[in-house]
Parts: sequence; C-alpha cells; structure tokens
Amino acid sequence: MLKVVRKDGGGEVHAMSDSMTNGDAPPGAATDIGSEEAAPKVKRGTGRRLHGAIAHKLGAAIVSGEYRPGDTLSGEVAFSEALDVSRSAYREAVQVLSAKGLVESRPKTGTRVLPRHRWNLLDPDVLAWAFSGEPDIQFVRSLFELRSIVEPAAARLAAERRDKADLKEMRDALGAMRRHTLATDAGRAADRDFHNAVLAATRNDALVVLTASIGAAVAWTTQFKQRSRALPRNPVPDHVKVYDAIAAGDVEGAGEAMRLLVDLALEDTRSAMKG
Amino acid sequence: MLKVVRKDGGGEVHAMSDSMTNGDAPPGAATDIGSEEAAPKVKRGTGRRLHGAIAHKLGAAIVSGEYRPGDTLSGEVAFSEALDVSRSAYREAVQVLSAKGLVESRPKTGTRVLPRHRWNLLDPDVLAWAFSGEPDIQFVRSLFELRSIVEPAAARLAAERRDKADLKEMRDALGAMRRHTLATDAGRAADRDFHNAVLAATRNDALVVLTASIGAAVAWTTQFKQRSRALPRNPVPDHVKVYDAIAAGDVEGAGEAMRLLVDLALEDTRSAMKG
DNA sequence: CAAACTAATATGTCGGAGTAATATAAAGGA
DNA sequence: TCCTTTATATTACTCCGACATATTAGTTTG
Repeated sequence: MLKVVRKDGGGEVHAMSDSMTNGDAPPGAATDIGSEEAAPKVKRGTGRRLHGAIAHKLGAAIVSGEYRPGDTLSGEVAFSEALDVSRSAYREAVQVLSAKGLVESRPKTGTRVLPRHRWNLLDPDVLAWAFSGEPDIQFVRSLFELRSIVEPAAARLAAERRDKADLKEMRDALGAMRRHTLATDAGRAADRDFHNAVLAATRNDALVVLTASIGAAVAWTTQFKQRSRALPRNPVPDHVKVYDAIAAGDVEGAGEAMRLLVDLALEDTRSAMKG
Repeated sequence: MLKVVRKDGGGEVHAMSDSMTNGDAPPGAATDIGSEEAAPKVKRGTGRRLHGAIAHKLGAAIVSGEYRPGDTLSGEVAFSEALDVSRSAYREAVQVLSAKGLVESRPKTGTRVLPRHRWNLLDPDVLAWAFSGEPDIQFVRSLFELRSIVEPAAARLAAERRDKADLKEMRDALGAMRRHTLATDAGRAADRDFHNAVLAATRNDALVVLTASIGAAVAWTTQFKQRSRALPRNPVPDHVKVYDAIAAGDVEGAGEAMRLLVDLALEDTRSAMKG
C-alpha cells in the first residue's frame, strides 16, 4: 500500500512503501544494503498485463477513497520507482484511469484525482474496482434504484418487440435457472442470460450496454448476499411471471412483474447487507 | 483516414498514408516528390495531447464503422510509423481505446476491434466520437428512448427529494433559458444546467453520471437540429411545468411533465433529421 | 504596482532493445 | 487417421534513457 500525505489545500499523494515511513527518503536511495527493499511489487494474474494491474491497484485506491479528489499523485518517476515498474507501464496505467475520468494529468501540475462527478461510474472496470473493496452502501442503493427504473421499462419494450428467438433464449435461461440454483456459478450465469435476453429483445443498444454494467455490479452484490446466508426464496417463479407477460405481449404486466422482481432482489440484498 | 484492407476471415487494417482532408500539411513537405508519403500527421488542438488525438482519430474510425469488429490493426510499429508518431504515443492511445472496450490487444494476434456489444457506448468520449461523424440514426433513437425512460423517473425522484437549494438552481437555469434562446451557446448551457439540477436533486450518483453522458450526446443532436432550421417552439413553458411540479412535490405531475418534454424534444429532432 | 520575461519542473514524446506470451505449424504418439 | 505435444515465429509487453514541450512560479523591468 502507498502512504498518503496531504498538504494544505491541494494535497499530494506520495508513493512510498509502507515499511519506509520516513517522509524524505527517496525510494531508490541506497539506504538498505542488501536488496532488502520490501518492494511493493505489483503482481498480476496470468491473463492480466502489468499496466492493467497497476490501473486496477490505483483505480481501486481512488474509488475506495484512499486517494481523494484534488490530491495529486507524486511524480511519474517517483511513483513508478515506488511501484518498481517502468515509467511507460505506469503512464499507460494512468492513461487508462484518465480515460475513465478518474484522474487528469497536466504538465508541471502533475496527475490529480478528479472530483467524483467526473468519474465514469458506469464503466464496467470502475464498477469492478468499486466492488473489489467494501462498496459504498449509498452507491449500491443508487445502482439498484437505477436498475429499478431501467429494467421494468426494458421489460415493457421487450413485451412489444420480442420475437420467437428472443423468447427461446429466455426459456433456455429459465430452464438453466431451474436446474442449477442461484448458489452456483451456472445458476447466476443463467440469471444474467435471462436478463440479457430481455434486454436484447428491446432492440436498444444503449439499454443493453447500460444494464450490462449494472448487472455486473449487481452480480457482485448477489454473490456477496450468497456469502452471508442461503437465499430463502425461490427466484424462478418471479422470473416466469416476467416471461409469461413478455410472451403474451402484455406490456403493463411485464413492467409490473419486472418491477416486483427487482424490488425483491433489492430487499434481499438490503437485508443481507445489514446482517 | 487510413485505408482498410481485409483479408479472408479476420480482416486486417493496414495503416497507410493518404491525402488528409484537413489542410494542416506543412508547406515545406507539401509536395514530396520522391518519397510520396504525404505523412498523415496527427495534429492536435492546443489542449489535447498527441495520444489523445490518436485515440480520437482511431476511436472515431471504429465507431463510424471504418474499422469493423474483428478487424485487426496492423502492428504497433507499422501503424505508429504510418501515423508518424512514436510507439509510446500510439500504445497509450490504444490503451485508452482498450479501456473503453473498443479494442483488445494480445500478443501474436495483434490488437483487434471488439464486437459492438463490448463497447462502452455510454462513455462520454465514445459518444463524442460517435457524434463527431454522421451518427447512426438507430443509435440516436436508442439514446432518446433511454432518455425518455430515465429522465421522467428522475423528475419523480426529484419531486420527492429536492430541497430549496435545488429549486434555486432550477430557477436560475430557467431564467437564463428565458434570457438567451436555445439558439445560443449560453441558452443550451442553461438547458443543460436545468436538467443537471433536476438530476442532482435525485441524490443518485448513478443517475447523474448516466444522464450527463446522454445529455452531452443529446446536446450534439440539438446543435444538429439547430443547424437545419430555427426551432419553431418555445421550450421554456414546458420546462416551467416540470419545475412547478417538482417544486410542489407532485411526483406524478413531475414525471408526466418531463415525459412530455422529452417526447417533444425527440419529435423535434426526428423531424429535423428527416429534413 | 503591473506586465513581461526567465527559469524550474513535471508531463509529454521519442526510438530502441530485450522479454514474455501465444497462435500456428510441425512432429510425435495413440 | 486423429489427437497430443513440441517448436517456432510473430506480436505485444516492458524497460530504459534522452529530449521536447507546456505550465507555473519567481524575477526583472517598465
């Protein structure tokens, strides 16, 4: 982890290893003789690239509030040396964060964390970073609220525009949900497939992308929910009601059924988070 | 632009020079007889960085369909040389595109354009790129449809949760809209301010971010609309109705008034696009 | 006191060298 | 014949060191 030091006004985030708490020691200084540096090596999974790992690390630190808006990261050279990576890799990571609106880099000024309203909170990666730690309850509430707005409307559109192929997709997903439960990966995948099928039936790309992002985030909370206790309620009947209404072309019924489904999911997650 | 050559199966995009449409060719190198590389120098505005300009160029080419999903860009060295920039700048640009889900880079395979459903269509930059050329009518329709779903719901929430400060913001924006018209930049800014004030009153960050993206895109279409002809209708009264309902705490009325507002805007844009 | 100029500093850009990963082709075994 | 394993070539990935550029802060000058 990286120590945070804030100056008056615009703070500055100094990148240094936790072990060296003295504030002025240059990271590369030969203070320790053996290669004893507890170098905060940025490890990456097999598939992930180095700059991706750095972006994940920094992004998670930013969305979790460890680096606060207005803070400026210490210079490229210092930070990259502290992370024990090349300047190129660090820069590419910063470009990613900049692309997602988390930071802004300018000459002389340095790289500073942007205010929260500039963040692309609906970006899948940003959501993943937000949920990699302890997600902000208020933000989770916002997400569910948005979902409760969008998904019923999507169900209404789907009831208008679905064709036979769409209905088959939903039936297949429903069958998979019945076979596996929500406690398994396959079951959760089937749940996502069902919702994706509904979205696809709306013929609205913007809706598809948006709900894909939200759905991914909600999946995290669902998994979180499962961690705490077994799900007491069988979710399949509620899904079937949605399917029936969409298949029948019942616009109002589809919207209402989906609204019920989302509300119940919210209720489950809310109670699980309190416990 | 860069010429596109597709092989059988997975196509490949070769980066090669052609006559740039923007007249920024250096006078000295204008007529290069021998080496006829009319180097497609990527020029950037004052504030924009080089890799940002490259990202804009490539991103616009991708979302406009010039590079199609499945195509693989020619290698880093070839492409960066064709663009007459360093590999670092090119790579950082690709990282940006990768962060937005437009491309994916893997060793041996190269960087290839991802299928459309992987794109972050709600990313502000991606939207800007999409609207920098001729926007897809179908996608614009999707965007308006999403807006017609989200904004009325936002108005309902705002009617529940607004406080005096929110109402003051809306009144100020309304006043600015009255003073300037929608034909001026200031007027359009006031329009955005009003909608942003409504969004802020919902106390929902996800809603704010989402509608900020959509609003920016819609602003482009509004400008496009203005280009074709003068707006025949005065938009202020409709906005006032929304404000009155929100101020009165009339949830249903606010949603209905906003729905009317969005529908009218859609109607205007639709007729303007046909003409 | 204000405007213009100078200097310091951090990001931006560059080109090259070497490493790691992976798809394709080749070789081997069932 | 088909599948598995190995080898190889191509490509992105990472690192490095240098220079260019932009922006701020301080200094000088009117």
